Amino acid sequence: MIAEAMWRVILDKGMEGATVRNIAEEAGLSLGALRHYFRTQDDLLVYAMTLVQERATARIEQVARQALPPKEMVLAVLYEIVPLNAETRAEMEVWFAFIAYVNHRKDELPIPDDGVLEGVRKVLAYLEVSRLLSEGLDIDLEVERLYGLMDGIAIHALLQPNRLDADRVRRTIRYHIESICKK
Amino acid sequence: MIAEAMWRVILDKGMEGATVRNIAEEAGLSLGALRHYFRTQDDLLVYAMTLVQERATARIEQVARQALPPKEMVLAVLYEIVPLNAETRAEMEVWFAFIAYVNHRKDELPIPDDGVLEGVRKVLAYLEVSRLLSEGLDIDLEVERLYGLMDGIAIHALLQPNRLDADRVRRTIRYHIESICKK
DNA sequence: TTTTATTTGATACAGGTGTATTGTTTATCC
DNA sequence: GGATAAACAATACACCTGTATCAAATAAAA
Repeated sequence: MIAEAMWRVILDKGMEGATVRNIAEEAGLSLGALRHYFRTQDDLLVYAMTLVQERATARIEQVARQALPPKEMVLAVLYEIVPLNAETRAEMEVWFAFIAYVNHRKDELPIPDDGVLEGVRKVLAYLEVSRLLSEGLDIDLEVERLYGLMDGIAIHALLQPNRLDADRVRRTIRYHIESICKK
Repeated sequence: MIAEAMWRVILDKGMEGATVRNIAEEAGLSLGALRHYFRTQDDLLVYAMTLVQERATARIEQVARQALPPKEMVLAVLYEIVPLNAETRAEMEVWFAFIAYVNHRKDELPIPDDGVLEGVRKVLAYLEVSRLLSEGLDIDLEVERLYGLMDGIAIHALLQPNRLDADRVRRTIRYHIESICKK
């Protein structure tokens, strides 16, 4: 609840606007009440960040549990990693702000893992055991490549939504997956 | 000179630490002197941001002018886009901080273009006229894919330098280029 | 050298910042 | 019921923020 308030403030005013007073007001609390739950601003930050990550992970795992043909399931999972609708878009926007902020405070704050790298590993392993992958691929580099592609597309879709719309995002991802699968 | 001071402050204390006082001190100026050159903080921000972009562009264009075999030249250019040494790493770190900050002030501040998309277009067009590209590629989607890959790898190299070192970055990029070129 | 413009410095202002303190309300338990 | 603890609110503190003001120093031009 308080974390959601922090997300809304970040979406609205950015990281600079994410002050304890703004967050308290957005959550309908007084300064003292907010402080009762989070003794310091960093505590709140870490909590809100963890929650974004958990929410995204839960969403992706739910998609992964759907009964679909292998390639379709893989694509469905990859589509969840990237901002294709208002919800995932907001999520990614907040996540991006968090990462950028936490990046220059590595010593004090933990840099959380978004789990995308591990997800990409599983996805490629699944295509492999399904005998869908082309022969002669370097799986290790394929992981690195898909991982980079996914986060790159995610950021581009976030920063340039007009140029890179949802359909173009899907086509690019599908194009890449097709390129590493048997004809 | 003042812009460089701002970069150093951002590298050291992040965007939150990039206050007019910190920047003035780093530049060896008084508050009034700094204000004489930049009436407002946003003016300084836009100036410093433009300078990073121009510096990176100049560096990349210089590499592109080298006389090298087509594929080697293409790789050399792509390597410049990504943080592989301390200099380009610092540059990218500052750029990342700028973009994240400016992202939630779209209405007030201009979001500068880093020129990577245009560079990727040129690079692929060059491979095409050099008759190095495989047959049957969708050039439009290949641009989107390489564009995403480059920025994705750049961010990963920035945020996870231990896992993704310079050699692994080069191998991944080379692997991708080889995958779209004739055998 | 005197006049003009540029550059610099010190200080002030109004407002925002995270955190601390202290008290009051509300709920929970025996 | 009364006691104990949790939840909340108001206020205060010391500090930092961007910007403005105004005077002094330096340089350039006449």
